[in-house]
Amino acid sequence: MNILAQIAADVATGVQTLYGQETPAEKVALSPTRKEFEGDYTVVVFPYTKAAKKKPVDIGEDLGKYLITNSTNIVAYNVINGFLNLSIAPSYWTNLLEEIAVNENYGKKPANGRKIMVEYSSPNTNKPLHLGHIRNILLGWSSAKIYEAAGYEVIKVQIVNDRGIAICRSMLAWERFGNGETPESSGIKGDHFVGKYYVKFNTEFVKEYEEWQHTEEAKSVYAAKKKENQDETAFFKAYKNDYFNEYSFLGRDAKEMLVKWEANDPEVRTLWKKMNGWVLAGFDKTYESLGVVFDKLYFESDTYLLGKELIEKGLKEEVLFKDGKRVWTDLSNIGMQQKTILKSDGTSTYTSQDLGTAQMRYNDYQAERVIYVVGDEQISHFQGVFEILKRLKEPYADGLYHLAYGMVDLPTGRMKSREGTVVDADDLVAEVIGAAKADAIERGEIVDMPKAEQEDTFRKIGLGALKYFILKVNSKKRMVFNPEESVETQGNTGPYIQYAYVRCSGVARKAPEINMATSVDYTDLQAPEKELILKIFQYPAAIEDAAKEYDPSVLAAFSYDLARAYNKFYHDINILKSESESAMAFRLKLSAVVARTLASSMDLLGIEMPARM
RNA sequence: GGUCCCAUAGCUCAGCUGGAUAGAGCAGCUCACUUCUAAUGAGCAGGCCUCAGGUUCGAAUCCUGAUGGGAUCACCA
Repeated sequence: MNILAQIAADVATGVQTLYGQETPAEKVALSPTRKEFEGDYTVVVFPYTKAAKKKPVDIGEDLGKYLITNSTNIVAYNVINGFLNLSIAPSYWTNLLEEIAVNENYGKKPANGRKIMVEYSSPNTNKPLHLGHIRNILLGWSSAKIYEAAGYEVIKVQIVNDRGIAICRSMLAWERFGNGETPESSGIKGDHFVGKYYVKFNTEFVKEYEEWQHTEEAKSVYAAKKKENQDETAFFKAYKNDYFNEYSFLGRDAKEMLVKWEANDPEVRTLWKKMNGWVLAGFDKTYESLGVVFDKLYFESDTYLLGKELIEKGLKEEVLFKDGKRVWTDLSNIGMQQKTILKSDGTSTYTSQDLGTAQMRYNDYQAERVIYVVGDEQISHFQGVFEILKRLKEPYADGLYHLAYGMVDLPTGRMKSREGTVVDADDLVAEVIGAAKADAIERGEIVDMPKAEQEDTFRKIGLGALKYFILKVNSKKRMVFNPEESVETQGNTGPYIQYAYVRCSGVARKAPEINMATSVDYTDLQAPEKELILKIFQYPAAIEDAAKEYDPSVLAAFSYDLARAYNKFYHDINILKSESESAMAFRLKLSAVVARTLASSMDLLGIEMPARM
């Protein structure tokens, strides 16, 4: 039992013996004492006024006295209004540090034999990854790390959306305008290369559309279908999709290609494989630069027809209904309307795919929980899918969770591909590393390092800045990504935390070796030292919280607070000039534990620590 | 129209199951480097926690309603 649970339990029995009021220990209001008061933890005594029939101050006195004699580590108390401030024996904190020092896995839970699957990234194979994907990827990776730290076996998967009309557009454009160009021949990274043809298709399509607007056919369509008071420009702007489906030659050809793809046409399939191969190779490089990996890739081209069994079962159990070939269900109980699962031509939908994929993955891994890291614009979709699986009484249905994160906006507003404001993932990574490099060179602190090591340090700092900037924001909130602030290294930033770590390393380099297992006789605990131990003490709870809330930002905040406490300590107390040998040994040990804890908590965010910077 | 999310300092964000005078960072103004790396530390200034009710000894936090912003409710993925 840790000290907090101990105090809570003692307060509970104290209230029971003093006033005869039954109080569960979990209900005891216990919080860290505010800085301006004397003490470590504070008990709020207002809740006991009724049973005690006394003033809060008197209750505080009663309980304070009771705890001094009946609770092990409490050495002093004071009462202010309804607040009982308790001081814990310094030896408790120094002993705690000794314990933590010899625990390499401090904060992490032992393996519990349970399995969680995290699905993240899930890109389309028609264009490169962008800033939105980066938030997704960082959240997915961090969640996976957090669950591992919480004792779970985590399977990281990605579902690659590699089929459909979008990829056919790129294919068509490449076939028609590519002249056999390849990523190799052009020197363009595969995903960007294919993206280029996706854009090419679009510009050609727009050209075609504009020409068509001057034809007699277009005029008669406008006359027949325009809404009241709708001028030509507005009409044709709104009509674009219909044009693609009904009149466009390029649209017709792209759709034809999709039909051929579905019919397994060898030529189309070969081209498709070639271009997807280029894209996937490009994605791999991006993932590598971000330091993330996957255990298993699912491809939509393999899964899009799944779900038939579940649908059969649903029809039999009258969870799903049939109209001709169309299969649907009613979701009004969760605030939605009818959901189509198979279209009236009998073909699959996103919903049927997701039903089938859920089942397939359960068959593959039997994970008790699956976390889908997907943007919050798909909240309703997943509510629908999960609801249907619940109605089908699938054993895994209750373990499905949609980690819905908010959009990433720029200071100028939303990213819009049409306006070219989408921030490319590879560009961004290169930029943050470049900025870190410029900073570091100007500071000149690591110029003596071997070149390769320097580059590695720039990379760690740049990515540290970027990742922390994104992960420090609560995942479910929409966030503003300011490119200038994302490369900042001062204040509440990744590099600030890395710098605290670098200070720890610097001290360790210049000090005599210490043995973490040798206990130190030090009792004159200074305020900044106690502050640090208190902070370190909160690490396990931070991990638990982050796991429970599906929220890495908890660990970002923890890391920052710990770094801040260390910087304060470092500033106030010169470790290498300590007043005694034992004081120095204690501080070196404290410093080493801080370093380890910072590295550990940042690792859960996917951020690496440089040794120097 | 239905459902859901968000609203805290000029800006970007924290505020755990309700608890003391609402916190950080950035930007602004001061101060501290012959010191274990100043990518640091200390200070000043900056708030009707969107609004109105309610519950409570006590509300930024819980409930209801309003306002503003966003998402979604497809035989798209």
